[in-house]
Amino acid sequence: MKTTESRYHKCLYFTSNALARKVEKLAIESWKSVDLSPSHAYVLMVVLEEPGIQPGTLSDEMQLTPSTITRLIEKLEEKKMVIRTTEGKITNVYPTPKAKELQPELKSCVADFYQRYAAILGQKESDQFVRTMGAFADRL
Amino acid sequence: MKTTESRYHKCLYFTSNALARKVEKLAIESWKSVDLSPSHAYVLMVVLEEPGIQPGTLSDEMQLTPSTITRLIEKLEEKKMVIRTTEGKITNVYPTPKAKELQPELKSCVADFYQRYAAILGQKESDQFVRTMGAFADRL
DNA sequence: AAATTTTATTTGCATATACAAATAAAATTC
DNA sequence: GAATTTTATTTGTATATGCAAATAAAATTT
Repeated sequence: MKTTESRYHKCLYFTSNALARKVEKLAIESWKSVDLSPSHAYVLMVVLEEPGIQPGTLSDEMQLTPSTITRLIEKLEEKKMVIRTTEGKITNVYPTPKAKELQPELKSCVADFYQRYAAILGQKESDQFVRTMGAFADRL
Repeated sequence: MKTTESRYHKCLYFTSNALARKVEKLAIESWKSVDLSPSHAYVLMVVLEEPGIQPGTLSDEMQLTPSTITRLIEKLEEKKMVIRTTEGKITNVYPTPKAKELQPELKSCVADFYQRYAAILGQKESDQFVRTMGAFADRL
C-alpha cells in the first residue's frame, strides 16, 4: 500500500504553504467583486481606517516588507483608490473619495470571506484555529 | 489606546500568509547548507524516495500546479540533481548520483528545520498544530 | 554647525507561483 | 481505423513578494 499522498503532510513548511495557497484562492473569490487582490484590499482597508497612515506603519502592521507595501500602494494609486503625499522623508497615504465609497463593499467582502471559510471549517473551530495560528506565527 | 497592531490578526487570510512567510524564512535557513530553496529540496527528497516519479504525481502530492513542478524540476536539472526521461507523453524524473550523495545532508536539513521550530513552539504543541493545520487545509 | 548615523521610502533585481494556452501523446468513441 | 476527447507536460505571461542598494531626510554626535 502506498502512502505517498501524506509523505510530507506532517511538515510545517509544507502544511503552512499549502494552507496559505488554499486560503489565497478562497480569498481571491471573495474579493473578486471589488477587482482587488486580497493584499490590495487589506492595505486599502487599513488606509480607510487610518487615513494618512505611513507605509512603514503599514509594513509593521501587515508584516510585509516596506518594498512590498510600496508596490501595493502604487497599484492602489493607479486605481485611484489612494493618494500619497510626501513631506520630507515621511509619506502619508490617504483614501480617495472613490475608496470611501467602496468601503461598505469591502466590508461585505470581508464578511463573505469569513462566511466561506466558516461554512467549511466551522465558525468556532475556525475562530479558534485562526487565534492559535496567529499565536504561533507571533512566536516565530 | 491604539490597537492597530492586531487589527487584522483575526483574519484567516492575514494569519495564514503571515505564518507561511515566517515559516519560509526559517526553512530557508535550514536548507541553506545544501544551496536549495525549501521547495526545491522537497521536490528532490520526493524524487529520491520515489525515483522515476512523474511530474503529475509530484504536483498532486505537493499540491503545487504542474507548471510550478516543471519549473522546480528544471532548476534541479540545471543543478544536476535530477534527470528527466520522456517517453511519449509521460516523463520520469530520476535522482542523479550527486543527489543520492546529498540525501543524508537533506535529511539533516529536515531535522534541523524541525528542531528549529520545535525549539520555539514546543515539540508536542507544534506537532499537534501541524496536524490540525493539515486537517484544515485538506478541508478547504 | 559639520559630520555621522539613523530612519523612511523607493527602486532594481531575483524568485516562486499560478493560470491559460500550446503541444503532443494516449485513450475512447464512432 | 479515423475522429474526438482526455491526459501529461511544457511554455508564455503575469503577479506577489523579498533582499539589497539607492535616496533622501531627520536626528544625533562631536
